Amino acid sequence: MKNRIRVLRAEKKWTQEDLADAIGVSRQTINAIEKEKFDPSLPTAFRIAGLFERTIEEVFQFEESDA
Amino acid sequence: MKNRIRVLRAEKKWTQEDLADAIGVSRQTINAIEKEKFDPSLPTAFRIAGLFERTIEEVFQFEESDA
DNA sequence: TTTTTTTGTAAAGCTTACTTGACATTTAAA
DNA sequence: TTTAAATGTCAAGTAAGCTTTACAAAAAAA
Repeated sequence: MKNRIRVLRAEKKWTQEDLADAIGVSRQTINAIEKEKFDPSLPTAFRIAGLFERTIEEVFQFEESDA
Repeated sequence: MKNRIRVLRAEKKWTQEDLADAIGVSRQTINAIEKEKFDPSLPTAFRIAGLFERTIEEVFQFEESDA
């Protein structure tokens, strides 16, 4: 699973912590998702997409090689 | 999190097991997701939506009351 | 109605999403 | 260049997604 969080976050000039606080997860979680260490849960994905006013598909790109 | 899996599955006349096999999860997992006992992971949500040729937003409806 | 298929559900176990806390490294600001 | 802010990462713990096995209940087919 790829994602465009880092780019979208930069556009808004938000820190990882800003984003984390806005959606109610830890800063480490945002860092891990951005660095693609693991995939977010579906609710977390919805919250991230919602905050950026994008669809999930615009933020996350599924690849068949995903777990 | 609400979802329209049961309806979409009925349209295709697939059993829970058909769907489970098609996306590579257990029948119990499909049953639990349909009955909203838990949310699917993001990869599982992508696979379900993809199989029905719908966006994630068309299949799953996020509600702020979600965990 | 009897049989078969489908769905519902539970327990125990494994994996992964996510947490807090801590500390090192990189980047930006003073 | 010194300081502060932002990012990267690790360890240990909790919670949730998902598995297999098993069996009961409901629905559909014979």
